[in-house]
Amino acid sequence: MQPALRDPNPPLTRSVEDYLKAIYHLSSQGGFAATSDIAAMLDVAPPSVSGMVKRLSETGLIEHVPYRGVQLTSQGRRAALRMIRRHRVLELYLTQHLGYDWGNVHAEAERLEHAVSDDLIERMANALGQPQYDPHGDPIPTAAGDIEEAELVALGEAPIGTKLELRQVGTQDPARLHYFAEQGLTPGVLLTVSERQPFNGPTTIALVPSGDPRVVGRELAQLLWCRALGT
Amino acid sequence: MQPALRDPNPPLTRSVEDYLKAIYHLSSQGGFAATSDIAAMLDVAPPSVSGMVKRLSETGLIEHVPYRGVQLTSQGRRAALRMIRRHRVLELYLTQHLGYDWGNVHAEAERLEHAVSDDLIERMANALGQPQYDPHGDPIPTAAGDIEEAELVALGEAPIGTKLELRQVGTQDPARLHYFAEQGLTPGVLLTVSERQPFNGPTTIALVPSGDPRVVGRELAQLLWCRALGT
DNA sequence: CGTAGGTGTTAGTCTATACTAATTCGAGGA
DNA sequence: TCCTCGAATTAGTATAGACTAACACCTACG
Repeated sequence: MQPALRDPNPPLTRSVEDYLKAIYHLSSQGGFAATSDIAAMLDVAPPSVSGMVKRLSETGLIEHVPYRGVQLTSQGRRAALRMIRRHRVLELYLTQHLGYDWGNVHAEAERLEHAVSDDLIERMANALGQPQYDPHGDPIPTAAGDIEEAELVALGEAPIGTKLELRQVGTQDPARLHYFAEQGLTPGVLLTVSERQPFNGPTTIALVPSGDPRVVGRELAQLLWCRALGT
Repeated sequence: MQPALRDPNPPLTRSVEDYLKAIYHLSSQGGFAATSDIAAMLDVAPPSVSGMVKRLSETGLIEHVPYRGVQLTSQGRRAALRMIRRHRVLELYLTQHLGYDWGNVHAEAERLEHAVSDDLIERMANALGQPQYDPHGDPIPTAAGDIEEAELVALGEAPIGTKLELRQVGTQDPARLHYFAEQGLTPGVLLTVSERQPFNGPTTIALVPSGDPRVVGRELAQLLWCRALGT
């Protein structure tokens, strides 16, 4: 009997998948994800990140420029988008079919995304009618790995008077999500900015077509991402 | 800052949960589960079992008698039944709500049972109407940890002429499960034994009320567990 | 009643992932 | 231009869980 050979293409472990997702999110804007930011996002110590970064670049999932940061390779990006599809399909399924509210799905999906099969995800996606967005309005990558890149503007920066569609709610914090839901601020809602206080004050908006007003503080207004629909 | 204390009551890891389930199944008949049987069931080497057995008895989940085997403590039994509830609720949910067939649910449930929350399992159980049996007819433990102990007889041993209800199908092998399903032999079906060949030959049965006959080979007849319903 | 063969356990090693402590790098202010 | 300080990396260690090889225990058979 030969000594057992190592599987040359092992399934990704839980941790690896988490690192790839974190790097995807951190490098989606600027080019490189910093070690310390990855550490903060995953709640591990920076040396743990250095160690994992070494392993991931050896397997070709990321590109590492020492003291600068890391970027996903196309293979790493594909793996990250697969996890993001799983996460978002799970979140939507749990809210639509099992009565979860959008403030509580995140933790559950976070654990399940590592355990489900691709088959199960596709069955859930079919049961949901191949949805494009998760409960927070984030786009769901396709099974092929394509993701919509939307042109969105934060409510706190949006021009006054323009008609807007609320598209994404950029937080997973249950308390904030409950608050937004109470205020009727969920993806798909139409609104216009009627007034904005200077010096980082709150933004006042009106829902469309009802005209109901809402006042949204500066910090929260930065979490609500909108698509401009013209005047 | 104090040196970080170890969590005195850590969540069970994937492996620990698998060991407890295996020990539960192996010791449900006789008193002790043997090291080598546990190793075979989990597909690990015997010394791995010895190592885990030491850890599990230190944490009070099992009782170990060296060279004899192991038994669950009441705490270990509770943990095992919790996993079995998860597994069986998941299997039923996947078949009822996501179109899985009973031959393919096992592997999926095996992975998910370690990742789901108690909350999710209870939501699934509610969506299913607090079911008592999984797709194979195995009883689902309650959330409180009680499990039905049924008086069942294998079809190969059942008396001739008595009315029987097929209650459990004792295999997870997809090929056999497909075959049983084709033959209409699923939990809940009523039947009687019309004839049995001597010397370990096949059993001939008639479905009730249709009277359709089936011939079931010796080995398969040992997998079909029935409840006697009187004459 | 003693031993052979199998089952169980111990000893020692490996990998993945984490940690702390110590060290090195590099960019921005004096 | 040089130095300093925060960020990143290396060094060394720990833990869970697996493995192989070697040793110990039991029992059933001759």
